[in-house]
Amino acid sequence: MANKINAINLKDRFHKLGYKYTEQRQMVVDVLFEHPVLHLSSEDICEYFKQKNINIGQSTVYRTLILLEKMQIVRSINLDDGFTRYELLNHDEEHAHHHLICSKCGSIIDIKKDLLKDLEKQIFKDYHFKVQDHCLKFYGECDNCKDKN
Amino acid sequence: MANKINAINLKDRFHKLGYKYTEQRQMVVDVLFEHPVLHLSSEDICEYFKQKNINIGQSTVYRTLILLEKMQIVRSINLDDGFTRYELLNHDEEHAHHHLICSKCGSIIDIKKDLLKDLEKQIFKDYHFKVQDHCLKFYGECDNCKDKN
DNA sequence: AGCAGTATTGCATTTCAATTTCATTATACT
DNA sequence: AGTATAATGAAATTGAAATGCAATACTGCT
Repeated sequence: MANKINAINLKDRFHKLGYKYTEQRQMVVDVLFEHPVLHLSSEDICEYFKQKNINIGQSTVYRTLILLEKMQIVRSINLDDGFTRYELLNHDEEHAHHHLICSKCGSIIDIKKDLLKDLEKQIFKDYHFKVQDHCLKFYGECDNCKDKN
Repeated sequence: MANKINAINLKDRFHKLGYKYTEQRQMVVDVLFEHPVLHLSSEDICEYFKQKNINIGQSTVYRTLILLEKMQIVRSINLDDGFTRYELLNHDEEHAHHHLICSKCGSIIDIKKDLLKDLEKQIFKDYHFKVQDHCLKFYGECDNCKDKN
């Protein structure tokens, strides 16, 4: 777990890359850590701060998320709702994990296990295309919604 | 091939659904049929008309694409370039096909074969999630770009 | 500790794809 | 052909994302 990101070594990481670990950046990171299951958008985070009467400009939140992505602390994902969403990058995972998106209730289920390794080998064989990352989403009906019919 | 969409039965399809088969809609469909390999955006199509001195409003193109999607003639896809792109829906394919996206040159390769059937069965077993459709993109280096190093 | 240089912040503004409005025009059915 | 209805397109609007810039805060240096 040497690679694990946490609040303890984040400051160092910022400094090593020449960035300042400001209060605002810290707070954005904190929100992400406090809600590891959610897939927060920039707007969500702004709204969260507003409700807690914390004053951080929306452009700061935007720029922080972009910075965090560059630092490989978060990954941006598109869950087809018109917002760029972010999730903490787990360094145990080599690639992006997958998402199940329920068409009925909109709930998102993360699949942490990489299910595509074999496919990527096959794609290299068939297309000589060297896969570096992937994005896999499944749309359908979740367990809860299935019962409601 | 009873299901195959073509210019011959398109008019009927519009009429059966209560839509008018206008010249503009016809031309949008024609552009899509003429470029089955490309993944045209609304803007691409508008640009194409402009270059041919064909006058069709951008909102008409937008609305036509949305209508064609509703009619299951096209599918909208997101290739992460900020544009909604469209491709003809092949009714031989049960699900969306996959895309290889080269990070170097931006070229897009379609994979028509459904590689996810087994995974979807497994997802139903593990998560009780009934997959209806999917979206799979691979990012990496295409055959051409690999040689250039 | 105080200073200087630089990075960051946040308000306001801009960008741009996408969508909507509404008066005009075209289509399909009788 | 006439009529009801749908479609068109120019222009305006929306909303997420990005940017400019003056004010502010942070860090390293003395």
